[in-house]
Amino acid sequence: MNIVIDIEDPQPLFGQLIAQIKEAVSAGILKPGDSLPSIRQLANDLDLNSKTVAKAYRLLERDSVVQSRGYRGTFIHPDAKANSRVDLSAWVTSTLGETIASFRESGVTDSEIRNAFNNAMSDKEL
Amino acid sequence: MNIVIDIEDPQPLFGQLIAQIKEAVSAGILKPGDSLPSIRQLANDLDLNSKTVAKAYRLLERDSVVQSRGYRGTFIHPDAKANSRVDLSAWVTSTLGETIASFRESGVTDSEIRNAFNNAMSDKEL
DNA sequence: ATATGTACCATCAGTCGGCATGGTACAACT
DNA sequence: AGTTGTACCATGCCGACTGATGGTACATAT
Repeated sequence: MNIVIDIEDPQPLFGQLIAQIKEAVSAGILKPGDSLPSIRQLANDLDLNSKTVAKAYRLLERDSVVQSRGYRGTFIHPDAKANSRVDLSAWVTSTLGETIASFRESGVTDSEIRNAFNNAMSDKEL
Repeated sequence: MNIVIDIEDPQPLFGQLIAQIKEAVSAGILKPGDSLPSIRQLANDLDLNSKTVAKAYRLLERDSVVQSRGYRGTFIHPDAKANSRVDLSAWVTSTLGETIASFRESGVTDSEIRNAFNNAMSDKEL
Protein backbone atom coordinates (compact mmCIF):
# COMPACT_ATOMS: atom_id res chain seq x y z
CA MET A 1 0.00 0.00 0.00
CA ASN A 2 2.00 2.93 -1.24
CA ILE A 3 0.26 6.23 -1.66
CA VAL A 4 1.55 9.00 -3.86
CA ILE A 5 0.37 12.57 -3.47
CA ASP A 6 0.97 15.01 -6.31
CA ILE A 7 0.78 18.67 -5.40
CA GLU A 8 0.61 19.64 -9.07
CA ASP A 9 -2.43 17.44 -9.66
CA PRO A 10 -5.52 19.60 -10.15
CA GLN A 11 -7.46 17.04 -8.12
CA PRO A 12 -7.58 17.96 -4.43
CA LEU A 13 -5.22 16.16 -2.08
CA PHE A 14 -7.97 14.51 -0.01
CA GLY A 15 -9.49 13.36 -3.30
CA GLN A 16 -6.26 11.69 -4.36
CA LEU A 17 -6.15 9.92 -1.04
CA ILE A 18 -9.70 8.65 -1.35
CA ALA A 19 -9.18 7.51 -4.94
CA GLN A 20 -6.02 5.57 -4.15
CA ILE A 21 -7.48 3.88 -1.12
CA LYS A 22 -10.57 2.88 -3.09
CA GLU A 23 -8.30 1.55 -5.83
CA ALA A 24 -6.34 -0.50 -3.36
CA VAL A 25 -9.60 -1.94 -2.03
CA SER A 26 -10.87 -2.72 -5.50
CA ALA A 27 -7.58 -4.37 -6.41
CA GLY A 28 -7.74 -6.51 -3.29
CA ILE A 29 -4.60 -4.97 -1.83
CA LEU A 30 -6.64 -3.77 1.12
CA LYS A 31 -9.01 -6.36 2.53
CA PRO A 32 -11.86 -6.06 5.03
CA GLY A 33 -10.52 -5.82 8.54
CA ASP A 34 -7.15 -4.46 7.50
CA SER A 35 -6.06 -1.51 9.59
CA LEU A 36 -5.18 1.81 8.04
CA PRO A 37 -2.48 4.16 9.28
CA SER A 38 -3.65 6.58 11.91
CA ILE A 39 -4.63 10.04 10.69
CA ARG A 40 -1.62 11.72 12.25
CA GLN A 41 0.72 8.96 11.09
CA LEU A 42 -0.41 9.11 7.48
CA ALA A 43 -0.38 12.88 7.52
CA ASN A 44 3.19 12.79 8.71
CA ASP A 45 4.27 10.21 6.13
CA LEU A 46 2.70 12.04 3.21
CA ASP A 47 3.64 15.44 4.54
CA LEU A 48 0.02 16.50 4.69
CA ASN A 49 -2.05 18.32 7.26
CA SER A 50 -3.89 15.98 9.60
CA LYS A 51 -7.18 17.70 8.77
CA THR A 52 -6.73 16.79 5.13
CA VAL A 53 -6.28 13.12 5.94
CA ALA A 54 -9.15 13.28 8.41
CA LYS A 55 -11.37 14.66 5.68
CA ALA A 56 -10.53 11.76 3.40
CA TYR A 57 -11.18 9.22 6.15
CA ARG A 58 -14.48 10.88 7.05
CA LEU A 59 -15.73 10.63 3.48
CA LEU A 60 -14.48 7.07 3.14
CA GLU A 61 -16.45 6.17 6.23
CA ARG A 62 -19.56 7.83 4.88
CA ASP A 63 -19.20 5.69 1.76
CA SER A 64 -18.79 2.61 3.98
CA VAL A 65 -15.38 1.83 2.61
CA VAL A 66 -13.82 2.31 6.01
CA GLN A 67 -14.80 2.03 9.64
CA SER A 68 -13.51 4.31 12.36
CA ARG A 69 -13.37 2.76 15.82
CA GLY A 70 -12.27 5.73 17.84
CA TYR A 71 -9.11 5.16 19.81
CA ARG A 72 -8.66 1.75 18.19
CA GLY A 73 -7.97 3.15 14.75
CA THR A 74 -9.51 2.89 11.29
CA PHE A 75 -10.23 -0.34 9.43
CA ILE A 76 -11.46 -1.51 6.06
CA HIS A 77 -15.22 -2.01 5.96
CA PRO A 78 -16.59 -5.53 5.42
CA ASP A 79 -18.37 -4.45 2.23
CA ALA A 80 -15.58 -2.14 1.16
CA LYS A 81 -14.97 -3.78 -2.20
CA ALA A 82 -18.54 -3.30 -3.36
CA ASN A 83 -18.88 0.15 -1.86
CA SER A 84 -15.65 1.42 -3.33
CA ARG A 85 -17.17 1.01 -6.78
CA VAL A 86 -20.08 3.30 -5.98
CA ASP A 87 -19.58 6.85 -7.21
CA LEU A 88 -21.90 9.09 -5.26
CA SER A 89 -20.91 12.32 -6.98
CA ALA A 90 -21.49 10.78 -10.40
CA TRP A 91 -25.09 10.18 -9.43
CA VAL A 92 -25.44 13.71 -8.10
CA THR A 93 -23.88 15.14 -11.26
CA SER A 94 -26.16 13.27 -13.64
CA THR A 95 -29.25 14.07 -11.61
CA LEU A 96 -28.39 17.76 -11.55
CA GLY A 97 -27.49 17.56 -15.24
CA GLU A 98 -30.99 16.51 -16.19
CA THR A 99 -32.56 19.20 -14.03
CA ILE A 100 -30.29 21.85 -15.48
CA ALA A 101 -31.04 20.71 -19.01
CA SER A 102 -34.76 21.21 -18.45
CA PHE A 103 -34.12 24.68 -17.09
CA ARG A 104 -32.08 25.64 -20.13
CA GLU A 105 -34.77 24.38 -22.46
CA SER A 106 -37.17 26.69 -20.67
CA GLY A 107 -34.94 29.63 -21.53
CA VAL A 108 -33.52 30.06 -18.05
CA THR A 109 -30.13 31.74 -18.10
CA ASP A 110 -27.09 30.04 -16.62
CA SER A 111 -26.68 33.03 -14.33
CA GLU A 112 -30.22 32.61 -13.10
CA ILE A 113 -29.68 28.90 -12.56
CA ARG A 114 -26.54 29.57 -10.56
CA ASN A 115 -28.27 32.26 -8.53
CA ALA A 116 -31.21 30.01 -7.78
CA PHE A 117 -28.85 27.19 -6.90
CA ASN A 118 -26.96 29.37 -4.43
CA ASN A 119 -30.23 30.51 -2.89
CA ALA A 120 -31.42 26.94 -2.59
CA MET A 121 -28.15 25.95 -0.94
CA SER A 122 -28.36 28.82 1.53
CA ASP A 123 -31.98 28.35 2.52
CA LYS A 124 -31.33 25.19 4.50
CA GLU A 125 -35.01 25.06 5.33
CA LEU A 126 -37.27 24.95 2.32
CA MET B 1 -43.79 55.63 -15.09
CA ASN B 2 -40.93 56.77 -12.91
CA ILE B 3 -38.11 54.39 -12.27
CA VAL B 4 -35.76 54.70 -9.34
CA ILE B 5 -32.39 52.95 -9.30
CA ASP B 6 -30.60 52.54 -5.98
CA ILE B 7 -26.89 51.85 -6.22
CA GLU B 8 -26.82 50.78 -2.56
CA ASP B 9 -29.50 48.17 -3.10
CA PRO B 10 -28.01 44.67 -2.91
CA GLN B 11 -30.30 43.69 -5.76
CA PRO B 12 -28.57 44.09 -9.15
CA LEU B 13 -29.43 47.15 -11.20
CA PHE B 14 -30.91 45.21 -14.09
CA GLY B 15 -33.03 43.35 -11.52
CA GLN B 16 -34.40 46.57 -10.10
CA LEU B 17 -35.33 47.64 -13.59
CA ILE B 18 -37.14 44.40 -14.33
CA ALA B 19 -38.98 44.44 -11.02
CA GLN B 20 -40.21 48.00 -11.42
CA ILE B 21 -41.36 47.49 -14.98
CA LYS B 22 -43.21 44.34 -13.99
CA GLU B 23 -44.79 46.23 -11.11
CA ALA B 24 -45.93 48.99 -13.41
CA VAL B 25 -47.47 46.39 -15.69
CA SER B 26 -49.21 44.64 -12.81
CA ALA B 27 -50.54 47.95 -11.53
CA GLY B 28 -51.91 48.80 -14.95
CA ILE B 29 -49.63 51.80 -15.35
CA LEU B 30 -48.10 50.18 -18.38
CA LYS B 31 -50.62 48.64 -20.77
CA PRO B 32 -50.18 46.31 -23.75
CA GLY B 33 -48.95 48.21 -26.76
CA ASP B 34 -47.40 51.01 -24.74
CA SER B 35 -43.92 51.89 -25.93
CA LEU B 36 -40.95 51.85 -23.60
CA PRO B 37 -38.02 54.23 -23.73
CA SER B 38 -35.24 53.13 -26.04
CA ILE B 39 -32.36 51.29 -24.44
CA ARG B 40 -29.94 54.16 -24.92
CA GLN B 41 -32.51 56.73 -23.82
CA LEU B 42 -33.36 54.92 -20.59
CA ALA B 43 -29.70 54.25 -19.91
CA ASN B 44 -29.00 57.93 -20.26
CA ASP B 45 -31.93 58.98 -18.05
CA LEU B 46 -31.05 56.56 -15.26
CA ASP B 47 -27.32 57.08 -15.66
CA LEU B 48 -26.80 53.41 -16.42
CA ASN B 49 -24.78 51.56 -19.00
CA SER B 50 -26.78 50.69 -22.09
CA LYS B 51 -25.79 47.03 -21.71
CA THR B 52 -27.39 46.94 -18.30
CA VAL B 53 -30.69 48.22 -19.67
CA ALA B 54 -30.38 45.90 -22.67
CA LYS B 55 -29.99 42.98 -20.28
CA ALA B 56 -33.18 43.91 -18.46
CA TYR B 57 -35.09 44.29 -21.73
CA ARG B 58 -33.77 40.97 -23.01
CA LEU B 59 -35.01 39.13 -19.92
CA LEU B 60 -38.33 40.95 -20.00
CA GLU B 61 -38.76 39.82 -23.57
CA ARG B 62 -37.92 36.24 -22.66
CA ASP B 63 -40.65 36.41 -20.03
CA SER B 64 -43.05 37.80 -22.64
CA VAL B 65 -43.63 40.98 -20.71
CA VAL B 66 -42.16 43.04 -23.51
CA GLN B 67 -41.76 42.83 -27.26
CA SER B 68 -38.77 44.16 -29.13
CA ARG B 69 -39.47 45.25 -32.71
CA GLY B 70 -35.96 46.12 -33.82
CA TYR B 71 -35.61 49.67 -35.07
CA ARG B 72 -39.19 50.42 -34.08
CA GLY B 73 -38.54 50.17 -30.38
CA THR B 74 -39.80 48.08 -27.49
CA PHE B 75 -43.43 47.63 -26.49
CA ILE B 76 -45.49 46.04 -23.75
CA HIS B 77 -46.53 42.49 -24.61
CA PRO B 78 -50.26 41.75 -25.09
CA ASP B 79 -50.20 39.21 -22.24
CA ALA B 80 -47.80 41.25 -20.14
CA LYS B 81 -50.06 41.51 -17.11
CA ALA B 82 -50.39 37.75 -16.70
CA ASN B 83 -46.76 37.06 -17.55
CA SER B 84 -45.40 39.66 -15.18
CA ARG B 85 -46.78 37.61 -12.31
CA VAL B 86 -44.78 34.55 -13.29
CA ASP B 87 -41.57 34.16 -11.33
CA LEU B 88 -39.31 31.85 -13.29
CA SER B 89 -36.44 31.88 -10.81
CA ALA B 90 -38.77 31.01 -7.94
CA TRP B 91 -39.69 27.82 -9.78
CA VAL B 92 -36.03 27.05 -10.45
CA THR B 93 -35.13 27.69 -6.83
CA SER B 94 -37.80 25.45 -5.37
CA THR B 95 -37.07 22.66 -7.86
CA LEU B 96 -33.38 22.77 -7.04
CA GLY B 97 -34.25 23.03 -3.35
CA GLU B 98 -36.04 19.69 -3.40
CA THR B 99 -33.25 18.02 -5.33
CA ILE B 100 -30.63 19.39 -2.96
CA ALA B 101 -32.63 18.26 0.06
CA SER B 102 -32.65 14.69 -1.22
CA PHE B 103 -28.91 14.83 -1.74
CA ARG B 104 -28.32 16.03 1.79
CA GLU B 105 -30.49 13.29 3.19
CA SER B 106 -28.27 10.83 1.36
CA GLY B 107 -25.27 12.20 3.21
CA VAL B 108 -23.86 14.12 0.28
CA THR B 109 -21.71 17.04 1.39
CA ASP B 110 -22.51 20.58 0.35
CA SER B 111 -19.07 20.78 -1.20
CA GLU B 112 -19.78 17.69 -3.26
CA ILE B 113 -23.14 19.06 -4.32
CA ARG B 114 -21.53 22.31 -5.42
CA ASN B 115 -18.78 20.45 -7.27
CA ALA B 116 -21.26 18.22 -9.04
CA PHE B 117 -23.37 21.24 -9.89
CA ASN B 118 -20.43 23.04 -11.44
CA ASN B 119 -19.53 19.95 -13.43
CA ALA B 120 -23.10 19.59 -14.64
CA MET B 121 -23.12 23.26 -15.67
CA SER B 122 -19.86 22.88 -17.60
CA ASP B 123 -20.74 19.68 -19.40
CA LYS B 124 -23.23 21.38 -21.69
CA GLU B 125 -23.87 18.05 -23.35
CA LEU B 126 -24.98 15.31 -20.98
C1' DA C 1 -28.01 61.83 -40.50
C1' DT C 2 -30.28 59.67 -36.70
C1' DA C 3 -32.19 56.12 -34.02
C1' DT C 4 -33.57 51.26 -33.13
C1' DG C 5 -32.25 46.50 -31.02
C1' DT C 6 -28.56 43.42 -31.12
C1' DA C 7 -24.02 41.11 -31.15
C1' DC C 8 -19.48 40.93 -30.49
C1' DC C 9 -14.93 42.41 -28.33
C1' DA C 10 -12.97 43.51 -23.71
C1' DT C 11 -11.76 44.89 -18.52
C1' DC C 12 -12.51 45.55 -13.59
C1' DA C 13 -14.16 45.03 -8.64
C1' DG C 14 -16.43 42.29 -5.56
C1' DT C 15 -18.00 38.09 -3.68
C1' DC C 16 -18.26 33.37 -2.56
C1' DG C 17 -16.60 28.88 -1.76
C1' DG C 18 -13.03 25.09 -1.87
C1' DC C 19 -8.76 23.52 -0.34
C1' DA C 20 -5.27 23.37 2.79
C1' DT C 21 -3.15 24.92 6.61
C1' DG C 22 -2.40 25.57 11.96
C1' DG C 23 -3.64 25.27 16.85
C1' DT C 24 -6.22 23.54 20.77
C1' DA C 25 -8.97 20.37 23.16
C1' DC C 26 -11.67 16.29 24.47
C1' DA C 27 -12.86 11.26 25.97
C1' DA C 28 -11.35 6.67 25.79
C1' DC C 29 -8.07 3.39 25.87
C1' DT C 30 -2.93 1.01 26.14
C1' DA D 1 2.44 9.53 29.08
C1' DG D 2 1.11 8.37 24.56
C1' DT D 3 -2.27 7.47 20.80
C1' DT D 4 -6.83 7.09 18.73
C1' DG D 5 -10.70 9.73 16.10
C1' DT D 6 -13.14 13.87 16.42
C1' DA D 7 -14.65 18.72 16.98
C1' DC D 8 -14.01 23.28 17.39
C1' DC D 9 -11.43 27.84 16.65
C1' DA D 10 -9.03 30.36 12.87
C1' DT D 11 -6.23 32.10 8.42
C1' DG D 12 -4.76 32.57 3.52
C1' DC D 13 -4.56 31.49 -1.45
C1' DC D 14 -6.86 30.71 -5.46
C1' DG D 15 -10.30 30.11 -8.96
C1' DA D 16 -14.92 30.97 -10.81
C1' DC D 17 -18.72 33.72 -11.35
C1' DT D 18 -21.68 37.94 -11.28
C1' DG D 19 -22.57 42.54 -12.19
C1' DA D 20 -21.38 46.49 -14.50
C1' DT D 21 -18.70 49.08 -17.37
C1' DG D 22 -16.86 50.71 -22.24
C1' DG D 23 -16.12 50.43 -27.25
C1' DT D 24 -17.27 49.07 -31.91
C1' DA D 25 -20.19 47.46 -35.42
C1' DC D 26 -24.23 45.89 -38.06
C1' DA D 27 -28.91 45.96 -40.69
C1' DT D 28 -33.08 48.32 -40.78
C1' DA D 29 -35.73 51.78 -40.77
C1' DT D 30 -37.42 57.20 -40.42
